[in-house]
Amino acid sequence: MAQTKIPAESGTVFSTTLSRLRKEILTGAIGPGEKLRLDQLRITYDVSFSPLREAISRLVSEGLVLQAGDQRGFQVAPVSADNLREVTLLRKSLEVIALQRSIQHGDDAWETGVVSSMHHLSKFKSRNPAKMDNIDEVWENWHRKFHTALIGACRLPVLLQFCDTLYDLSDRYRRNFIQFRHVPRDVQSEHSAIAEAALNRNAELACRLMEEHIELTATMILAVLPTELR
Amino acid sequence: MAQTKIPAESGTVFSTTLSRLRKEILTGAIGPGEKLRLDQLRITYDVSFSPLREAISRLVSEGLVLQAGDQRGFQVAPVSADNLREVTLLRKSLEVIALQRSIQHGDDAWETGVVSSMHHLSKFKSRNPAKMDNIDEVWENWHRKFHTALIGACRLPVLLQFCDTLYDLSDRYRRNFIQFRHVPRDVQSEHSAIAEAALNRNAELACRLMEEHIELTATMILAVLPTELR
DNA sequence: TATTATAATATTATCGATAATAAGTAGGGC
DNA sequence: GCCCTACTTATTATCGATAATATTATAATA
Repeated sequence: MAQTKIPAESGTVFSTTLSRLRKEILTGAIGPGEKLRLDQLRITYDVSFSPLREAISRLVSEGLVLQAGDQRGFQVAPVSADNLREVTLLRKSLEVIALQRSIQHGDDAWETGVVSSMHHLSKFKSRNPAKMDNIDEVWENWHRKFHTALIGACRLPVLLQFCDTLYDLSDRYRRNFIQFRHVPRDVQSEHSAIAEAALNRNAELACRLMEEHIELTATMILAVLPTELR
Repeated sequence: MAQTKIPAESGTVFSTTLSRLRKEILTGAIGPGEKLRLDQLRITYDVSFSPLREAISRLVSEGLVLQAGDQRGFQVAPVSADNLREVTLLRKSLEVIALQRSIQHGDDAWETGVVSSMHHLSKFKSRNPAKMDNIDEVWENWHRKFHTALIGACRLPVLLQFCDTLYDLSDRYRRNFIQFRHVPRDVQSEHSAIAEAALNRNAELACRLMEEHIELTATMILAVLPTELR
């Protein structure tokens, strides 16, 4: 009884391949513009063409991969200042809509989610003061969870999908280029300020802070983007 | 032209299957909520699993198809008033951004595209006065081209992709439910008003008219949506 | 009859192989 | 030496078959 089928975290070959590919692209393990050699990927991932192509197909509609042309395979989307500016503009526009509605509709579960992810983010910081380099998978996970939690109560699933996609697109820039940053920054206080405003149901303030937060990250990345990409 | 989605209309089995499937879903030939039986589709389309699944996978990220769950196949996304309201909200928000920038950056080619598609739309009307039922593929094509042309000069390819997706999502409602409309409406003048404002570089007016245009369509559909979907 | 267990069927997800196409290379004419 | 063409290799797109899983039908038990 109650043999409640646990959705098997393993999942299908397709979904694990999708996650793996996405992660490798976001982290830069497969670099911008790089060609995706199907046969090689098929071997290294130990999967067959079908789920591999299906995964790539998803990444194409996410914008992380481009179709080079008929019969010409795929390549990781190149990076450029223009692209980063666009993604930033869209993230600001859309996350603000989502945040505003989320603050409006958020219930207890929403508050809990915000507080919880916020807590984990700060705990991580104090625990690993030396590792406050953003390049850290645990922090990355909580950072994403935090942003997701904030807008999660907006009741607009399509919008959430868009925000998720845009997060990925901008995340790649941060993960690949933030290591070269020179200006120090207290991301932690930015986050807690946003969370506080949201929990106080101060939509206007929360949205403004969120826009600034997104914009600031982009500005810092743009400042260190290799010149040939501008 | 901002040809964001279809790689090559002739091209691969995959792309033709994708177009075909999308069209059948948009027109309602495969109805909302309907299960996609892979084996049956494979036979009727005379293709094998690989390109079929790849096509379906794209439609999943577009939001027209849902993954029912691991090993449980796919189904056409159901329709609902909430979903239509969301899609409408997002279309208004995003197309306005795109239109504003398009008006700002539009060059000669852009003007030509707007005038041309506008012309085709009106020509169609006068040619087939009896057929001014929106359910007509030729008109549908020009209608889409018109909307695409208007925002095509915004220089924000990701945004254009989103708009394209949202157009599809709302298009399905129009194609499936507009036949039951009761209030007559002069869509033609709405279109020409938008085009005129855009070509006059009156961004504010054009955007306002565009919002009203999108909203009006949604309102009319909502008015005739079967009650069980509200 | 209702309920569970078991078998039969249907459907999906994945694989390995083949066909189609592009990219690369060497040879021949100018 | 350079360009064009035929040929070889590399890579992709597609297929048909198989394995994994879900769904339905049937039987057995209480």
